[in-house]
Amino acid sequence: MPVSTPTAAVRLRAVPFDLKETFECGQCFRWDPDSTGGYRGIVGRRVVTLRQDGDFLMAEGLTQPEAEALLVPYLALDEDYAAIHALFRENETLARAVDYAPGIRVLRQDRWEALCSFILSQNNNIKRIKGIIARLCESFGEPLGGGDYAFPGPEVLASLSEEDLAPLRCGFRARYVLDAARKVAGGEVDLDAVAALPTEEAAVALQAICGVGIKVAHCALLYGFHRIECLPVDVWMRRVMATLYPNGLPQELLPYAGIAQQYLFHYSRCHPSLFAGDGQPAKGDRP
DNA sequence: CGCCAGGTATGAT
DNA sequence: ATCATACATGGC
Repeated sequence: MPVSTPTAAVRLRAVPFDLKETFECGQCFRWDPDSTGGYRGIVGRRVVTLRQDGDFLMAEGLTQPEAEALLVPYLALDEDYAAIHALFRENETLARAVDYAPGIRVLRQDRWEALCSFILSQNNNIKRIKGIIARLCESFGEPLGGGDYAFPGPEVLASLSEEDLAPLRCGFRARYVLDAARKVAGGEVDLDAVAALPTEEAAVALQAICGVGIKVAHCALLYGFHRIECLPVDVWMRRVMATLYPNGLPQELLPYAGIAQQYLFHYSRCHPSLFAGDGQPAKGDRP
């Protein structure tokens, strides 16, 4: 009998952690619930199904050593969320957001996938972003079997035309994706070099790509480079900041602003009425 | 129908 | 430097 059979239990201790909260809080676009309470997604070239069992995550599709090597960093299981929660709970507002979804963890996603995904996210909604990314992977990603596909690399997309991307129905963002792919594949924007830069210089470097402004740059850095001090400000976070933090986040939270943002973003999206009248004019408001 | 969505590039003050 | 507008697409 082999030490590890395909059905052997592959377990990872994960506390605090919640699959739904982590995969449906708006940070990633390629995880979906299956029919048995688990979540199925793609990590790199691996198709993974995760189930929660108390303090443990059960992983299908990987051996125990593979799960340790791949999922511990990806799921940020090496990060001390108990300490982060303790810090966050000292702030009354943030405490409410943490208590609402304490199982959120900010993932360490692939750099290029995060960059490309958040280019596609601009002026768009999460449901449609997921559809566009699914079509992108099906159309141009490497088949992984079982109807799953890897996220296409920049070198694959770099040789395509806007017409080639038409079936994605990503609208004006097609041009931006191609510019990103060409600059990354060509080395004009070197993601390894970006990873070595101080955070604000890294953001400036990413903004050399057409379609990458400060918000997309911060999302790429937070989710793809795990720069957890990055605070992406979108329409939801603009309302949160205006309503709850008119003077900005407290200093002691700044090193973890990106993680704080994730709890606040999710909380605000699930309680839209709390932020309806924020005083800050929305995009379409008339004076 | 009009408004909105994890914004940004562009051109006018 | 700051500000308004266009931009594709689809859900509501």
